Amino acid sequence: MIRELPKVYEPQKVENRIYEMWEKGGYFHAEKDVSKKPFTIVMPPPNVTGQLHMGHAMDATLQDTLIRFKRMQGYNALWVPGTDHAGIATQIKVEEELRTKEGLSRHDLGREKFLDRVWDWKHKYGNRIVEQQKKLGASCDWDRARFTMDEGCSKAVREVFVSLYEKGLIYKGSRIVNWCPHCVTALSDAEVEYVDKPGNLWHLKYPIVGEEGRYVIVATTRPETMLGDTGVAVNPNDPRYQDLIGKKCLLPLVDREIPIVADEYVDLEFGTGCVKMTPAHDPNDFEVGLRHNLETIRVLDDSGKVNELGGKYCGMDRYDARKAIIADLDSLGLLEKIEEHQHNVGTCYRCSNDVEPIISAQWFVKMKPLAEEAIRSVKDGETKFVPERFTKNYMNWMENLHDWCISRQLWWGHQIPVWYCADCGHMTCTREDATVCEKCGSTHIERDPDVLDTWFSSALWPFSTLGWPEATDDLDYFYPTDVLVTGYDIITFWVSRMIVSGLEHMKKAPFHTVLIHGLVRDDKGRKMSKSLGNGIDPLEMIEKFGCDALRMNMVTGNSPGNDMRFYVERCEAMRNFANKLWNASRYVMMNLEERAVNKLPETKDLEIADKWVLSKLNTLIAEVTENMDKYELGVAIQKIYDYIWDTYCDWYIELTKSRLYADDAQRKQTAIQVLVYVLDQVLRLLHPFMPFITEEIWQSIPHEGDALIVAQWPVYQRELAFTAEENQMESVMNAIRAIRNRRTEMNVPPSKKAALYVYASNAQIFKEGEGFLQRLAYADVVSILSAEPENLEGMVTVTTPDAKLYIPLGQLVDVEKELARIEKELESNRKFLASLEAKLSNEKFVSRAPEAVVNAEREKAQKTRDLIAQLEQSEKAMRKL
RNA sequence: GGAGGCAUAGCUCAGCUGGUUAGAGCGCAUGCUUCACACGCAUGAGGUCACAGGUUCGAGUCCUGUUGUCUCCACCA
Repeated sequence: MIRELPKVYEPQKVENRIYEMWEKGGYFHAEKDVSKKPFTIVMPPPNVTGQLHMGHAMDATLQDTLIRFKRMQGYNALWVPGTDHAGIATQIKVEEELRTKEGLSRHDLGREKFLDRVWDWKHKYGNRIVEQQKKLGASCDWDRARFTMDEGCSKAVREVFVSLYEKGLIYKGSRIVNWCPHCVTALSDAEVEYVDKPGNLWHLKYPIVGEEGRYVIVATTRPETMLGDTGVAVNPNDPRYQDLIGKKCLLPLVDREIPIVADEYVDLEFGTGCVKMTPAHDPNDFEVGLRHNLETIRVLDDSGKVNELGGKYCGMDRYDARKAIIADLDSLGLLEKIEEHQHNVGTCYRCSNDVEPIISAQWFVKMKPLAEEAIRSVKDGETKFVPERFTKNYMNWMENLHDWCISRQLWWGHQIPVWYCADCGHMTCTREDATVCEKCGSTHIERDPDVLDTWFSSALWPFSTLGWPEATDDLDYFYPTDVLVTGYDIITFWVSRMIVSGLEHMKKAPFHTVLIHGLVRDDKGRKMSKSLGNGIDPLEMIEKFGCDALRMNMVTGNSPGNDMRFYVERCEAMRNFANKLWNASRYVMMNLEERAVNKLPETKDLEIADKWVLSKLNTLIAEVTENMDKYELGVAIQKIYDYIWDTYCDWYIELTKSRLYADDAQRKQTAIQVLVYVLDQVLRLLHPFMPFITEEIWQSIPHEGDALIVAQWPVYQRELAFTAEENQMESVMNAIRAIRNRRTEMNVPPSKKAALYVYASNAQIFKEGEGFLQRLAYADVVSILSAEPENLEGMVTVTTPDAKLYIPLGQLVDVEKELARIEKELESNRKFLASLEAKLSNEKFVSRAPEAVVNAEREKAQKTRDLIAQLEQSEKAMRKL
């Protein structure tokens, strides 16, 4: 049982072995078990193409900590892992490889062969992120690992699509969509990121038909779209342009006559008050176009080049076309002026290229009816956001939803289950692949080539992973899940859509709590990103400082929802903490007898220090459990950290030394049993945060059960609350601290021992604490006095509220300095007392404040009075010298 | 344009539903080869809790406003 332990903890030698032990032990696996309450978390599936980054480390740490906590509390804890096929990201990656290695495009291969390549790629690299998550100590049920394109998930997607189609909630329509010319696909609103960019406002002159020399001047930020203009709009209330309404102007370069219409949409204040209308390339223009029956002429193709409707500009890239058009208009004298103009440009969240609004036939989900229930559910508290402020975020999004564009012009993804009939034009949408048109029976049908938005399948994750649409036992038992942990950046993408889907298809919200965390930033507060090259690799940190240290870094000193900066120094600090714990354990183990047991001694054998440490442990257990229940992990771990380092290591271990190195076998046995017991308990409390080192140590101390990972979470025990002893111990500790302070002030090294005389109203406490004073206050002899000493010649006095301590230090004592110090202490205490007395003499305070508060203040005042009295006596005695 | 966060020690941040003489880590200063640990021990310095009002017996904590800063959403061509 007792192992030789190295002086320094070496996580690299421990972590893999421990993780294997857990996996082999099957501790991560959960099965339906009606005798236990389930606690379920579904992991936000990382991209299969992904490389582990700090965001994952944050995500995984929080989830694993919660799961381990609940597992120890006796819940049937299930953490469902998996990966996301990540449509665009993955396809781009494979295309890139194809291009660089073989010089081929996906079109050279064709759809089927290309998809084979992506699957190959997935099989080759898809497990990498899983292996990396294991390095984080993630206690997921790997047996249940899912993939958003596996058979079950595909079935779920199909079912959802078809059923929503049947309900009329999915439709196909020609709408303005966000189009990424680089990725060559449509995007949803959520996938567009707006970036403030400097640009220009070009003022263009369109000649009025039939009125030689008269123009309308329109202002635009995207002049190239003028090729598709089919009208000019002014505000109906604009006095400047009343006579123009109904007239026509001639679109330059294209020579098309287009109408001038009046529409409220036009802002009188902005630009010239005349707006060119390009219904095919602007969502607002599209709306206006509908109202006024304007033609829709699309002039850009899918890759952002001007198409054949753009006349001589055909084939030019949108930005080249812009230059050419401006130059041509200028030479025609139709460029009025160019203004600088800052504006928000939509960019693709994947490739960051400018998004082009383009009219296009796409598939949409009608969100309004679905959102209603999702709003109600959160309003009613069926799902709560932690911290609560993110509810507003969610609501804001939900209440302003446009229909969700779900089709993507990609190959990698769930292909839309709709077949078009070449004969009758009917759309067949079915759960089984169609072979004939369901309307006319024709076999001339062709499947829609597009795939679904990746988030369409992620939205089903909480139930698709549990077997839906089959009515499985798992689904029945584990759904709804409990907590969803994720960053605030994907509330709209993912969380909101899961809530919508859960309510629609399962009739129950998918989880009761959404725990939101912030972003991990670099030490300067910048986002970690590939382009900046400021990312820190979690695996490197694990290699250097150990997984436990990294995990601690993620949870300490930050509160839910707030961004955190990543400091390598904090990893170092946490590694030091691990080492501290390691060495405390070494101390305990070195002192273990062969017959050592992990059992609390009988209460009668407990000494003051034992009761003190146990009582404080008891409080710790209650508080930490409460903090954990409220998801205040940062607060919880701080308390555990402080208890271990301060209470257990710096004090309790020191307090046991006089017993461990003495001869009394009984007392020694008691001390060692308490040491082991408390260590065992704190290892349990710490385990969810630092799973590896705690398991490693726990395995080496006397224990019952197979593994700490499944050990019982500590509970508060009323019979271990020793309030009186706690206070008594604190008095002695105060004396020790005061003495150390005095000695340091006087530059007396610890090696210079001196006698110590103690005079205290409650001498018994100090009698019991004699050994502590001797060892920790560097005394060679401790004498408890029954009366104050007469002569203070050569004495240093140390005063605490309940004791006066005298140290004979001979010539080292400078009476003047002593007096000055006492004066200073007196002054600050008198001030403090005055403030307390002012408070206590305040009628309103005494009558209105809760009794406990008033009593606490009274107690404080009494203690301060005592201290002042003591100091005054010392002062008097000193003055005699 | 709308919404929200943050502003506390030199740095990075905790501080739950108002009651501590305001805390931690790192950094800093001084001392220590104390038989678990120098990835350590001991002691200490350092804060008018952004500013101005208000509510309250009592405000770092609640309310209002101001300033600075960051973020999200919407988007005017």
